[in-house]
Amino acid sequence: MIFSKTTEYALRVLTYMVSKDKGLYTAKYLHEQLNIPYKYLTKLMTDLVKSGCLKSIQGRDGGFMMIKEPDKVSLTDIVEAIEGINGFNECILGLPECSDENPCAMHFVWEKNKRSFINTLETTTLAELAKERIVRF
Amino acid sequence: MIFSKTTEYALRVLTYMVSKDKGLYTAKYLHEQLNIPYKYLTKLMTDLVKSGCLKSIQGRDGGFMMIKEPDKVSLTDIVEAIEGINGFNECILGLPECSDENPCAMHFVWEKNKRSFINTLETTTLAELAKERIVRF
DNA sequence: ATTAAATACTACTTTTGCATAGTATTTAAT
DNA sequence: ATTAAATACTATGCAAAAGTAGTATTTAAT
Repeated sequence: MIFSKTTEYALRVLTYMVSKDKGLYTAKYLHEQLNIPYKYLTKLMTDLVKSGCLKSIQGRDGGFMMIKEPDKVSLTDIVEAIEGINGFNECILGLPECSDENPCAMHFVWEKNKRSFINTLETTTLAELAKERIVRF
Repeated sequence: MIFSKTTEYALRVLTYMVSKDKGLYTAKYLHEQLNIPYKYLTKLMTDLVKSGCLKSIQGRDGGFMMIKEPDKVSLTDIVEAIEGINGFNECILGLPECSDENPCAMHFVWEKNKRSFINTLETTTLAELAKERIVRF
């Protein structure tokens, strides 16, 4: 598994919200649509609110809505908000120090993959995901 | 983190053994060289023995030695033996079914990265890692 | 005002990966 | 035979991630 389960949930929720464009979504509704455990989801949603791309509306008829423009939210932003992006930048063998000058055995072999992976996360926005021919969430 | 810590350990042990070419290595020695917890390492080593690229010699003056040719052991083999390769092949959003015909929102965005990642693991062998100008383990 | 439906908060439980500890077994050297 | 040094096995502890439960708070509708 590349991302943590929680990050997977976050990505699914946000791509869903952006591609539907329904304005306000309740946790109950998202839970039903996406099969994410309800209680776990509500906690995740408040975390996402704190990260700034959503806002919550409390009380009856409340819910969650996007406040950032979808083309301003990169996958890095989301991953960073949940599990942090650091783990993907670190040495693939887990060495504390690893660089071109001071490489581990896999450093140069892995470098190209790492760059393209990070690059994908940085350059892909929610808006682009919403343009894909998405069949399933 | 891409690989589990255990997989990181396995990769470090095997690249170390191959690049030194010392024949027989005790768990104690590897533990000292690589700073991997001794007891955890011994368990890992017996798992690697079961996977077939190492053999163990029990008793006094025993240890572990490679039995497969380094150029016949791909990174996939190692990852597969420890944590399985499946997690890297699965849907990046964690959906049970996800394919070109039935894609998740990130399917096509992720596809290229996934292929090149898996390809690197499949085509890179221990022999190639040993040829790198390795400074550290 | 009361109620119902929503989010927010706090605490607990379960599962998993990582690590440690102790013991058993094997085998070469003496 | 005994000892020492190695691997093999089994059980336990620990911490983080994932999931569950209950309660508090907010707010629109009535």
